[in-house]
Amino acid sequence: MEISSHQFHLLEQLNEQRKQDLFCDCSILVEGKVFRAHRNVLFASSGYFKMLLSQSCKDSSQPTVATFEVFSPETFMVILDFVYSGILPLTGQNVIEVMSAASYLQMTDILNVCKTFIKSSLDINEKEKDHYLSLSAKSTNGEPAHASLYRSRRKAKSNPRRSYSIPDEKADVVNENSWSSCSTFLSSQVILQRAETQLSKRGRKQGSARKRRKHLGLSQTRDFVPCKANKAERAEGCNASDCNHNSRAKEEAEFDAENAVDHDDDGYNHESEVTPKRWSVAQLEELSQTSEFMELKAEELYSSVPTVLGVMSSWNEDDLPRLRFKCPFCTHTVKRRADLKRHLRCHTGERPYPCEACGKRFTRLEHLRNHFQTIHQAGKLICRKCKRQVSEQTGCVVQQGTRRYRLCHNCLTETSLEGVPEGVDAEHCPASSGGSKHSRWALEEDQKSDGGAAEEEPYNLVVRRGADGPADEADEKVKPNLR
DNA sequence: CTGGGGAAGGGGCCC
DNA sequence: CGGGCCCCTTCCCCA
Repeated sequence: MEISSHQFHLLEQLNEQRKQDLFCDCSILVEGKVFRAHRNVLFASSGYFKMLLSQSCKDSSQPTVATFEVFSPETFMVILDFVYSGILPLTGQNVIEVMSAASYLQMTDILNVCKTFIKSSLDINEKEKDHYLSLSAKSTNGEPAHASLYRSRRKAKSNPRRSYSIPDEKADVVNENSWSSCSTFLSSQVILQRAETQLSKRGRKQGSARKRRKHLGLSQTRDFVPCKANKAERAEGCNASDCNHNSRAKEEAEFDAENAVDHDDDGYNHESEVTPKRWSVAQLEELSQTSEFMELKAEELYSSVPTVLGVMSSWNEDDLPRLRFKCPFCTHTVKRRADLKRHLRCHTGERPYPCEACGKRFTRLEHLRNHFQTIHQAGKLICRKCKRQVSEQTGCVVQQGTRRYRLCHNCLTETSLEGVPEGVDAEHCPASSGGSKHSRWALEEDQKSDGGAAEEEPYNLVVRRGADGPADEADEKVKPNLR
C-alpha cells in the first residue's frame, strides 16, 4: 500500500526544518549571502553537490561550506526553493540565469523546465512580436516610435511569472531547438560579458550608449552569433532553422531584459551597473555593430572568460581532487583551460585562421595547415587518380582552381588525352573558383621551374589572426610563412 | 540509392 | 599555456 502524500509531506517537513535552520549541515555562500540546507537533500538534487559532498562526507562531523560567485543569491534562492518544494518560480527575468545556474549545478530537471518555459514564452509572444515588427517596419521616426512600442510591449506582456512543477516534465518532450536557442543565447551572453568587460576598460561614454540605445529594436533579423557549420552545428542543434528560432529566442530574451530594467531619459541602463551580467540581446547585437566591438580580438575575448566558468572537480585514482573545466554551453569537460578555450570555438563559431588561397576559415592553425597542404600545395605524394605513391620526379602537380594535387605521368597522359585543357596558367585561376569539376584545369608544364619552385618554397601560406577586418589591415598582421 | 574516399573538425595528450 | 601531433568521427562528393 502506497501513501501518495508521504513524499510531499516529507519534503514539506524538510523545508520547514530548513526554514528553522534545524539539522542544517551545509552552508552555501553566494556572493556574500549565506544559505543553510541539508547535505543529503543537496546531494540528491544536484550533480555538482553530489561531487562536492562526496568529498566532505568522509568527515561528516564538519559542516560543509560551498561558495559560489557565478550566479546571484536570488537565483540560488529560486533553485533552493525548488529543491525543497518542487516548485520553480520562473519568470521572464530569471529564466536565463536560473538555467545557467542549473547547468552549473548539474540539475537537469530545472534545465528541462527552463527550456520548456522559454519555448512556451516564444510561442506566446510570437503574434505580439509580429505585430510589433510590422509596426516597427512602418515607423519612420526611429527612436520615439521604438521607445513607445517597447513601452507598450512591456505593458502588453502581463504577468510573465509562472511556476513550474518538475514531476510533470519529461526531458524527451522538450524540443531540442529551444535548448539550442538558449545555448546560443548563452553564447551571446558570454560574449556580451566579455565585450562589456572590454568596453568598461575603454571607458564607455554616455553618448555612445545613447546612440546604441537609439537603435534598439532594429535588430530583428540579425544573427549575432554565427552558426557553426557541419558537425558541431548539428551537435549543438544550431542548423538553419534553429538560427531562425534563435533570433526569436534572442528577441524574447531582449524583451525580458527590457522588462527587467528601467531606463532613464537617456536610455542608459542603470540596472546594468548593479547587475552587469544582464545585457539584452539587442544591446549585444547593437554592440556587435560598433567599431569598439569589431576591435575585440578573439584573444581579448577569451582572456576575459571568467576563471570560475564551469570549473568542476572530479576524482582521480589517488582520491585526490582534480580540477576539470566544464563547458558552459554543453556537458563537455576538459582537463585544461586551454582545451576549454579551444573547445569554446565550436560554440562561438570563431575561426581565426583564414586560408589565404581560398578564404576558408578554420578554428585551428593545424587545420588550416592541413587544408593548405592537401588542397593548395599538393602535399600528398600520391597520384590522385591511381592512388599510387609518386615522388617529386614521378608525379606532376596539377592545379584545378585553387586545388592542387599530384598525378603520375601515366595518369597525367591519360587525363590529357581525355580532353582536359592544358596550359592554363594556374596562377590566373580565380582564387574562389572552388567550382565544378570541369572548370579550369592547369597542368604545371615545367614541374622543375614551376612546381619545383613551389616545393622549394614549401608554403606560400600566410596566417592571420582575427583577420576580420579589411585585407589591408589584415596584411599588417602577417605571420611568417609556415614551415 | 549506396558505398568509398577525401576533407573537415573535434578531443586527448605530449612537448 | 600554446603549438603540434595523432586519432577518430562526421560530412560531402562522386562513381
